[in-house]
Amino acid sequence: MAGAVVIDEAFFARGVVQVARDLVGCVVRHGGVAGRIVETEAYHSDEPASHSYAGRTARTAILFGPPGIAYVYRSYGIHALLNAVCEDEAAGAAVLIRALEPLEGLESMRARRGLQDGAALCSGPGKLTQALGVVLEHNGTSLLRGPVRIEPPPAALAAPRLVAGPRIGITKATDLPWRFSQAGSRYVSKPWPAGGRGA
DNA sequence: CATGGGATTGACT
DNA sequence: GTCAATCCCATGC
Repeated sequence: MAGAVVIDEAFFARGVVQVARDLVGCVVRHGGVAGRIVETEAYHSDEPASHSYAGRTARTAILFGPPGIAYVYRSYGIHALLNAVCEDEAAGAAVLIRALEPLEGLESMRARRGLQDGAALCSGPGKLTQALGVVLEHNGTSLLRGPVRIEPPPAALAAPRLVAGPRIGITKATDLPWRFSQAGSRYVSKPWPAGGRGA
């Protein structure tokens, strides 16, 4: 594992859980605004929590497309959530980007969010899209070429230590440990239970 | 065609 | 801790 991580279509074409793990530490950039991914979740059409579970529809067509594409959808009528499509066109798989550590363009983030506190700028899937200016119109655009891009982890930053656990905010398949985050990060959407205590 | 629910957030008690 | 906001779309009759 000596070579640098390369983010290309093959990176996203691998198993969605592996991609979810490897995306922690990568950077999401939209113009001059960027943040380091500290939390992700994996979704696959084989399990009922995924939008693609019911099969290919107008809404989920993007999920059944090529990997490396952004799937952006509206949640609870108000929030835009950002996903990266993974695996092949039959998988209906994607990684939800749940939280970022702000790196660049903090002033733009604060202006869009109407907040000052850095830890709260991107600590949730709806928050980070607002902070980055990601909107529904980015649905179907390439995460490799932009306008919204995913970049390899900065060489200056150490590889994060991962924590895995059940996904958040879903009512089905809650047993799958498909949520991944950077251990100890204060930028995650929800803190992890300490010492294996229940939430 | 009517209805219900959701991968959330923020404000309020 | 509780709860409303607000829109897309899957499901059911």
